[in-house]
Amino acid sequence: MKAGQLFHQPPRAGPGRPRRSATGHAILKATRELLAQGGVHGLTVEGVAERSGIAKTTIYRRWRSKEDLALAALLEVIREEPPVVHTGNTRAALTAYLGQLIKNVNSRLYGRILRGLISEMAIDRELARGFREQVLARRTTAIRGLLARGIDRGELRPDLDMEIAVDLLLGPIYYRLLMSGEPLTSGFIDRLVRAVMAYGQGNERP
Amino acid sequence: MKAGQLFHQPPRAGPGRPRRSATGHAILKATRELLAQGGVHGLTVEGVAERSGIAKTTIYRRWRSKEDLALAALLEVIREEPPVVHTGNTRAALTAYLGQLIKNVNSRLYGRILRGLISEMAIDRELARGFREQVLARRTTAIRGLLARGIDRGELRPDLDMEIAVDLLLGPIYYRLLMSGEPLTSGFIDRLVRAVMAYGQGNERP
DNA sequence: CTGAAACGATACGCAACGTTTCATAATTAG
DNA sequence: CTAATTATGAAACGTTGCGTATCGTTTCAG
Repeated sequence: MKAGQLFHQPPRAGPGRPRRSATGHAILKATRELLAQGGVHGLTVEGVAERSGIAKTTIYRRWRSKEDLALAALLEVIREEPPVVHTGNTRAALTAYLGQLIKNVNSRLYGRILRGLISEMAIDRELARGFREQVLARRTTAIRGLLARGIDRGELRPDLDMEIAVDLLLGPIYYRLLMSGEPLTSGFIDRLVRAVMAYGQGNERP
Repeated sequence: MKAGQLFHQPPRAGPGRPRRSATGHAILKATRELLAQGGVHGLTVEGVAERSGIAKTTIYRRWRSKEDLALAALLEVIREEPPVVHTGNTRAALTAYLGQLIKNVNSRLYGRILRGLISEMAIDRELARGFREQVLARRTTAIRGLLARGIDRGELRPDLDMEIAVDLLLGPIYYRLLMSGEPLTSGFIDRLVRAVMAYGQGNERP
């Protein structure tokens, strides 16, 4: 499992037979379906080949490994996420954003992909980098944007420790998803945002 | 991967040759060493057998699967954790406790075992139950105890949302460990505890 | 001594990874 | 049109590692 490109070989422009775009779509569709059933554990490249009707060799020409394939499928799911809405007060905006987030996270597909990827990220640095840049960074910047707006509007104090605030908002969500198994409800998001807002408003006492 | 006991067969008292206790120790020692090198991914039962000098069949007579073995090794590590110290003010006590925690979490062994287990917990409910009861519950009750003492001493308000407070303290730690990859330093713990204390002291504004 | 259980050695069946090889199809350059 | 170039498919292969089965040996209780 060496570091390298997530794509084994990017499609080229030169001469020769071009790649059928439908091929990649069919592969990812079958991947999503299998992932939704059994997670990365239940995902097999041979299963994807059978289900999609694409030869196994073709799959390996496009993705290095099973895990890269799973990440690609995850990225497709995430790409459909709605944009951040900067409306209403900060608490409402954060609640709305995280509420959207847990909708995704709660879906069987997302959760199972995530769990499987985490174990591989420990080994495959390239995979970890791809995940952080393309999945986590999106959420982090979204939240930072909402918090910065809160500071501008005077709803949060200017010396807020933003890095911690982001960790406080995302950490518990993934903690529940991956470890404690407690449900991720909208009520939980309410309480979570309420807590972080209380921290972000108050003046710290020694 | 069916639900069942973590131990395939508990040692019995009746007649017959008794189990050598050294056998179990040798297995777990080799397991720890292999886990520290390559995580659950790099752990193979055959590798454990070779390294420990115990036959593979004997290993399978004591543990159901590779993952059970990894969990058993993790539990041994955790068993050595120091007890919670209820001394000083609540902030100091929390900081000390979480500081101890990240010492463990930061060790290669712990982190790698954890990552590997998480992906399996999605499939193996028995494993998930064992992990939550024997690992998470210990931390949760410790923190709840410290928080309750903080309320008693008037350092935290009585209507504190304790469930959220626990999530706020543990969530970011595991989030950094498993996902963002940001370092778990004592400075980070300071800021984290500071934030949660600020939340727990302040009166919420609407 | 006898039965019961633990242990070791070996072999097995099986799933799935990732690779190799070769034939064929599709496209561009000249 | 032809040749070079690339994508795809089909099939087979080598390898790893899981978990199981079998059988002989060892160690204990009664």
